[in-house]
Amino acid sequence: MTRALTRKGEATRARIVAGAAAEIRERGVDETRLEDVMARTGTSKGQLFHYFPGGKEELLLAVAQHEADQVLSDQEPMLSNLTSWPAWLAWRDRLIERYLAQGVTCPLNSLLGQASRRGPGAQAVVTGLMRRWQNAIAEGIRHMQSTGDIAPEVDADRAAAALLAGIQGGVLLLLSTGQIDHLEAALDLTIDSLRVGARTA
Amino acid sequence: MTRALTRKGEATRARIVAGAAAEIRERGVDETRLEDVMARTGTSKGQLFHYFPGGKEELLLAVAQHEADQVLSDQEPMLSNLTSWPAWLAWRDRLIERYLAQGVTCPLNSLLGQASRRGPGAQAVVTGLMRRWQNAIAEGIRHMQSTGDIAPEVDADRAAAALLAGIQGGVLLLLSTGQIDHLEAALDLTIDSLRVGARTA
DNA sequence: CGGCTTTTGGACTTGCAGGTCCATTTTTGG
DNA sequence: CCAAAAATGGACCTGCAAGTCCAAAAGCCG
Repeated sequence: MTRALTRKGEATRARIVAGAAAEIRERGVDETRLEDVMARTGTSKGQLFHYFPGGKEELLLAVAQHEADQVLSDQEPMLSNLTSWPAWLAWRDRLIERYLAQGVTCPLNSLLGQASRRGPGAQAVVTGLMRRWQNAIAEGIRHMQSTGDIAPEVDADRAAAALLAGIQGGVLLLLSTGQIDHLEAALDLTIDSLRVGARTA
Repeated sequence: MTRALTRKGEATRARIVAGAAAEIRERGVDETRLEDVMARTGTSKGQLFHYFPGGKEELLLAVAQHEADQVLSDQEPMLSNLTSWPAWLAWRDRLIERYLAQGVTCPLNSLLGQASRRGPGAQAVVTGLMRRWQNAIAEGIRHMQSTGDIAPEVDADRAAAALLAGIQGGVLLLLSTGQIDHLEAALDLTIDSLRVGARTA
């Protein structure tokens, strides 16, 4: 049931997902028609519904998954190596740089606010992304605690939750107002507050 | 050109905006049809286009404006009176309570991520909302600095930007994952960090 | 090679939601 | 009370985009 794709089929499917993702990044979800995807990827309607029998919804879900993975891997290897203050700054810089570069073109901007409405599948994708993201941050905090660079009283998960919220809000404000100030302020001030009272070891 | 609405007309127009706002809150923007608004508000298609010649887009803009104002007035009188730590906590509690109550039902969730795509009008509405919001917070910080409750070295605007980002991100995460933890953590930790090094006066 | 499955192309159907139009009723102002 | 303006109701039009269908081409495997 699941195995019925030849190598060529696999390639075509991937091309559709990538093309749809690009199209959505450029024009937004609700401005993207199946026809646009077909044109960009050089495919036909028959192919779209062959690889995504559930139609647009199923395609959108695949794109969301694809983009969610991208968001995290774009932060590597920094995100998984928050083991010193310079490493934290490097991660911070990467985030700023990346979002500044892509500007309004956020892969899942339209997904975030409407995840709950787009059905349980989309919700799961977003929730999973956020969970992995927050876990990586918390892991970094715990490592810094083990080296005495962050006070042991800090609740790593709670601090990670706050930092993640700051990032998401910063990006949201970048998307809506075009200013990156909020993202910078949130990152810098939150990270700074982690340094306070360090060096206890 | 602008004056051509009788009292009755004014009332009908307001009813349409309020009804559309409610419908959008419940079902989301792209799931809301003009017909739904008509049914809910007991109006006809003729009326809709009479009061909003620009069609759906113009109506949406009016709704956005309406909801943006609502967001701020819902935080009053706390937001304009951040003059003591208990006042800050009261404001914090109001935010939590409010967003917890409305859950997934955020009036402009779908607007935020797509403001730039919905045209300059929507962008202006969102930008204006955020600017007013951030200003009110910064005002509160400055007042606390004047009473010596917050250290004078703190950059009020920058801190307000970070706090606002935390709030927006917290709400976003509430909407996408259903958990209010992020909003709580962002509010509490950011406000706490403002208290550090206070009492200098 | 030869039958099978997968892949592909694209014409066609369909439903629907936004928008147009005009006839009718109500309100306004003198 | 009457004309003009505003408010209302609802039938109708139209375009579009998702989804269906099938027939033809290309690949796979004995």
